[in-house]
Amino acid sequence: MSRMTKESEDRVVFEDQTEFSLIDEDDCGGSAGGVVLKKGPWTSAEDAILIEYVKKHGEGNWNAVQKHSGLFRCGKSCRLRWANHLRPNLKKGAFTQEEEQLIIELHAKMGNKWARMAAHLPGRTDNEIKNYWNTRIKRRQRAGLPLYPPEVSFKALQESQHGQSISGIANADKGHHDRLQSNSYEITDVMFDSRKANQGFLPYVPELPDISASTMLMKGLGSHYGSFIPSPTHRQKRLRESTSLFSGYSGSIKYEFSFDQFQDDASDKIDQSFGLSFLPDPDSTTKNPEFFGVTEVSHTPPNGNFSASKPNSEAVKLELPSLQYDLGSWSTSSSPPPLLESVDAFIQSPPSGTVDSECLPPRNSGLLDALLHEAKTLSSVKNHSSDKSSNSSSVTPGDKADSSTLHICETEWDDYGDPLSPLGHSATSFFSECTPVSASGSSLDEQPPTETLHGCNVKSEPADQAWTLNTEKEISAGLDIIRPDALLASGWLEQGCAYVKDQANMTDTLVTLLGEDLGTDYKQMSSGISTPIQEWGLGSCAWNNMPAVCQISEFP
DNA sequence: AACACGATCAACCGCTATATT
DNA sequence: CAATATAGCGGTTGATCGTGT
Repeated sequence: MSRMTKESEDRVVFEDQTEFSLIDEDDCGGSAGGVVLKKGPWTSAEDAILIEYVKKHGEGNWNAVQKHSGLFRCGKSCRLRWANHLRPNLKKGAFTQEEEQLIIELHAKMGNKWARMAAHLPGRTDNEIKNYWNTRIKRRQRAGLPLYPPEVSFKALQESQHGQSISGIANADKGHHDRLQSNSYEITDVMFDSRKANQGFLPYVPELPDISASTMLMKGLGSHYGSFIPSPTHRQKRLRESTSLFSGYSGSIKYEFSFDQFQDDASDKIDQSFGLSFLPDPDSTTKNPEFFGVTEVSHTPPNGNFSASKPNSEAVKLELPSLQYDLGSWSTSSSPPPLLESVDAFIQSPPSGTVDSECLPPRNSGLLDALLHEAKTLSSVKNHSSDKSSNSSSVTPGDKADSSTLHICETEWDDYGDPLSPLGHSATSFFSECTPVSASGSSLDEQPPTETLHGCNVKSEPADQAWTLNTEKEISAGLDIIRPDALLASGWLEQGCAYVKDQANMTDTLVTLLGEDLGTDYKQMSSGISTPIQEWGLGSCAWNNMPAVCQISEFP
């Protein structure tokens, strides 16, 4: 059978129009008064009928199509057919480079808002964009590449901030914006602080369901997290199902898994972030009674650090969020970063001039070319950085490590072992890389924990696909990516800053933290085939798709 | 040439939001 | 205000095509 696109374009009339089975339309208005509605590919004859109908009656009222035109299709199907294939000014063919770039940028800002994205791409349909993106995701995930170029994320963030200013939230956000401009390392803070600044400013308060790490532990890191951040295609649905949002306090840290969504009404642009925030417990002496409980909504302390207690579909929906790369991580690159540069290389490893020059992708290459190039770049960068790893203590002047208040330790986990599984990191390797036990001597354990946490800005900027421990960046930056698992690994969940040197200690620590019952569960979990951490995300790519903002603010 | 596999695309399904009654 | 209808959105599926073995 000819493909419908060709068929549609060539106006080839199907001769086997009867081959399609006739099925009762349950969802599309049932059998429409006994009339059996047709499913499946559209024929040219049907297209003609629909076109004629729209000419006469205009778009809309799709359920009337069947009545007036005799077309045995449900309204839904008609609308879809018209919107995706028949309406005028539809652009056919492959996406142009510009369109691809725009899609990436839009997705960074909007997430899976295909229809909104389509509005920015004249002649393109949401379905097209969606298909394109899903294909892209598959490719990149397979290649172990992140989804977004960092500059795209940065741009999205900037535009978001700009939009917020425009739409009247300028005052609340001014501080962030300033910081954004003055200190790229504060990018994640922007996201984080936006929430705080927007407290009580509901229309712009990101609806932030909170998830406490403890809750996730209680629920079983693996299964729960798995459902929480499932594969990209399931996220929304699962999040809808997962109405349990989490927050909690441990010691003096409030753990919150947050899904931020900033909407700019004026520009209709959304900036979303999905973050893990660690807020200071406003009352560190009082444990949240629901610390280990599953809460239906976030339980924000009375003093009200942004409440997400109002369920909001948009907030609950988790889409591929904008990444909030710590652009400082790539501060060695030229600024501003070249838009089409192989951004993934940045994520995988800090660029070197050599690598940069070698890996500039052909500007007009298509998606596949770009992918191949990026993969190549990645490979090149890996080699490059591994060469440097032994000499990773060098800190270039002007590196962000200069920041006195922000200790950044960038950690990326790479798919050393399994190129097809960017997150195929074993928990063991994860811990060995992320806990302050590092042969390189550059890891956190050389920094006093209090110092690490000092300044209260522990930011997590998981890139998205591959997580490579980049010793160089780690050294130079001091501290950066701290995901909840990393926090767990480092023992920050317990007693504030106690460091755990190995996984066994971590388990014990968590057992202590979680208490007898939960601890036992956790221990059993962790002694299983996979560790909770592994199940939590590293083994399922969950983290990879979850740009997180993780902060510990004002750690006492 | 046959087969397997991945990519692509069109269409459907389920759900939600909005409008209407 | 509730019930119903409609439109729209996002996720998923299945058919087809192209390519490699």
